[in-house]
Amino acid sequence: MDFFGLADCNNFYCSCERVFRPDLRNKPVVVLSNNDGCIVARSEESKRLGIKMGEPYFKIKDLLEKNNVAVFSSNYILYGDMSRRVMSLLSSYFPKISIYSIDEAFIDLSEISDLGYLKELSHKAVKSINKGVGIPVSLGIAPTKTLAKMASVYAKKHKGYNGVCIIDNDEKREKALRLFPIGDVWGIGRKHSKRLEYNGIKTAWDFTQMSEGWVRREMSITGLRTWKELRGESCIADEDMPHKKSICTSRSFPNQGLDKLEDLEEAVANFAAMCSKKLREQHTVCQTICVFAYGSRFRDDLPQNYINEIINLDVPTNDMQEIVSLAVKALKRSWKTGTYYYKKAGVVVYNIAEDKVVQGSLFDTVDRDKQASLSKVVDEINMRNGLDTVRIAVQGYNNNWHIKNEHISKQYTTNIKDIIVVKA
DNA sequence: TCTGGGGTCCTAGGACCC
DNA sequence: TCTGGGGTCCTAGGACCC
Repeated sequence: MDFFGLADCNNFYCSCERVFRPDLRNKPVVVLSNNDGCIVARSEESKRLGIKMGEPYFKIKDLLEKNNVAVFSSNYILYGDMSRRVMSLLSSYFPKISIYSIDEAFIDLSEISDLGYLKELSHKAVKSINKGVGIPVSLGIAPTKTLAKMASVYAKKHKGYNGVCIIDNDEKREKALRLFPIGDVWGIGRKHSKRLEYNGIKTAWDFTQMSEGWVRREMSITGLRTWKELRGESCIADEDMPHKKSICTSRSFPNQGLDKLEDLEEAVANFAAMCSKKLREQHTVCQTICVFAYGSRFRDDLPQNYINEIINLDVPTNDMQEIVSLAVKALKRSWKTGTYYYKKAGVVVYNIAEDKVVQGSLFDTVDRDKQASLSKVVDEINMRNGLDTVRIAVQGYNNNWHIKNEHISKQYTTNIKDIIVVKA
């Protein structure tokens, strides 16, 4: 039997913060979203306090203070760096990993047939990541990805497993399915789980007992795939993600939002620059750029406007200047006079292709080679001297659009001035 | 006062063509 | 004006994920 593994970092963002703050071990920790808006990560202690995922920060500020919860703004530079370390150590044990998110990776185990050896190797990997990077990891192993994901939950929940749970026969599979709430299954979200529960389907096992036709009808092809996977038939393919199909950079703004064109312009310019950078990092170009901005859905009392401007390019690009200027022009074009508050804005680029195969336009007037070398130089300078050392004028320095992050931790791993000092 | 950000896939329906 | 079938392509929106 071929197996899949899923390695999942426990409470990843909180664990990252704890690596550099050993005093917070066994203490409740939470990490906030951008803008310090809501809770996006909780340590076990915080979960036990009843703090929910996605809960608005302002609503539970008192509860957090009363319980001495350590609060952090999200520090994606730190998390990204820690993630790279975890993944690289993981792949030294299992060469065929595919990174699924910042804190998770699937493992193709089809080349390992000796179950005893697999078990031993798994425990070694988990221990070494824990020791080497300081991040606790749970590893689930099973015949399908959906079951592996479920196994990883058991690996995390029950201390006795020491971080590794293997589902290697039907008896174990049934037991695991019977104890697993339907809403916790990978691929079953809020909407479906509500409908399923309404139909008396409470556990993953109940779901597997429904007929194939019913599942197909009620939940379409994606639901059917989950159903098959839970029954032990592997059918979620390894999309070896050549590159992303769309890239979005967006933010919400503090308080009621922005109402001045200059501020929004500056924000959009920065979002566009970030998108172009992400395109270059994955060696791709885009053919469509979308600029959007809208008001708060919680504020019916403020005048609302919705901007959604799409730009189609004749020649795909990843050039910073070009993308920034097109995005800003689009924003200006669709700007509505009068006072409207924009709570959130962003830039999306899509119709993405690899940059090698750019199809020139007959009427193209831009010197593509010159453009590419300029972008490259800018990227190199910024890499050496910090983000946005070299930038386009419209990116500005007013920062009225900038997000709130009052509780940010230091850049322990990526910035020399924040490096940990060991006292003798 | 204050409510995240970044993705993927699937389907239904409209526009258009013969 | 109404009447048809069959096909493609595009888009918006829904559902899901972390």
